[in-house]
Amino acid sequence: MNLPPLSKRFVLHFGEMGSRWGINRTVGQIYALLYVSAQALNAEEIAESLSFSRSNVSMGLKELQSWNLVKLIHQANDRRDYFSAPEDVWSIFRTLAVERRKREIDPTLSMLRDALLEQPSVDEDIHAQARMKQMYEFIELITTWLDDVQSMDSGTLVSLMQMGATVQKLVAMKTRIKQALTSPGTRSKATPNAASTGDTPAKTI
Amino acid sequence: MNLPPLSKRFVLHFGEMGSRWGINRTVGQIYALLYVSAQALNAEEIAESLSFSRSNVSMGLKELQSWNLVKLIHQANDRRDYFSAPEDVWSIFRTLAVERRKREIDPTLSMLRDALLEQPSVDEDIHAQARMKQMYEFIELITTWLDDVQSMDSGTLVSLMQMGATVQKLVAMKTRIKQALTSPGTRSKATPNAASTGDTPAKTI
DNA sequence: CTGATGTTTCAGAAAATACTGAAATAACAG
DNA sequence: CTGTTATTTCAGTATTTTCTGAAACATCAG
Repeated sequence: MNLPPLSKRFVLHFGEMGSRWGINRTVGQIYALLYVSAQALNAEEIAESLSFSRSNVSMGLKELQSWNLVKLIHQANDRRDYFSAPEDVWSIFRTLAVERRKREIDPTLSMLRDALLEQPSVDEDIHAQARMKQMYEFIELITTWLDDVQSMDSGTLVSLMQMGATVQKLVAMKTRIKQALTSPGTRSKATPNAASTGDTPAKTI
Repeated sequence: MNLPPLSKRFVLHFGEMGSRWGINRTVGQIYALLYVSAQALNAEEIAESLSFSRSNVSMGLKELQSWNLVKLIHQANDRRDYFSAPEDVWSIFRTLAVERRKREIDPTLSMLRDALLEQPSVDEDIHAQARMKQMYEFIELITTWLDDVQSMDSGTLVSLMQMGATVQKLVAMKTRIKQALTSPGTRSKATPNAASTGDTPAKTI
């Protein structure tokens, strides 16, 4: 592996972490290399840089393509395939979110949906089904929210995240204003749930 | 595996999905079983229900304990260990978030931090370091936000999520109000970034 | 202490996954 | 069509991970 020190460290780390992230060493290293590279690379160059066999790189790239994590680029007067990772970390993150959801969440969601349509026969299954319902509703809430958030542009998202827990206060403020407007004469007393918006009652799951 | 149909389906699904989630079949099935069970179970019962060897169950439980995903319970007049999964899906999710972060994010963050302190020697590494900086700042933003959000109670979180993209409008509204208050005479014209809060300038990464 | 019961460790078998080199396939230039 | 270059597939090998049974360890009652 003939990479300069920083690049090398980065690439090796991604290879190591691969197992925790559910990808293999090859795929992790290839992606890391493409991520830090200034230019797009072809399979030969990748194999050379990482000391992997050409075929292993081919499979790794295929895997990355199936995740939509790399762009395939063609240079003029060169019929080799060149690959690169998107510049924008946000777009990488979005892709990752979409793909992971497709593979790791959706199958579970549909399994749960099916199970919830069944009529449980024994007591054990009655309880099990109730537990599945809790899980289903939770995942549904999260994914719906994710869909919502995915539709925002990165700048907006950054601002919202930087606000962090502060949004909460804002929501509470809106509630107070709304109350003040609907019942002008009365002073707002204790607010039971500060985050309740009024139009979307906080149904605690 | 002598489980009633629904429970069985759920348990088998978690076993299958295990590989995608980075856990093994045994651990997945054990957790699923504990999750749907009405009562806490001991290792013997788990091994029996899932047809795993007693030692395999022992290791699986140890793994789940290291993830803080199961509670260890002792019954009166019984010195066997009983295990159960927390009732509340939100608390499960929080635990999962904390633990995954510890294992999957923090090591990368610290590797990046180290790499950013180095002085790159070659051109390639200058570019690589710039890319690492982008990644570092992105991850830092996400994790800081996560910390913030983790501190809210579940009810608040549900409300916020149900609002979804609506929060955005609220933030925009706050901006307009603020502008109106600080410069009373002027009408607000085109707002470049609707989500900008004023007090936390939207620094697009 | 002794025996009964419960839990963990660990070496090796079994299974799954990753990786390679060789062969097949594809795409193109002349 | 033929030769050259790029890419993929695939069967077999190597490596890693999972899983088991046996043994070691722990805890407690009598």
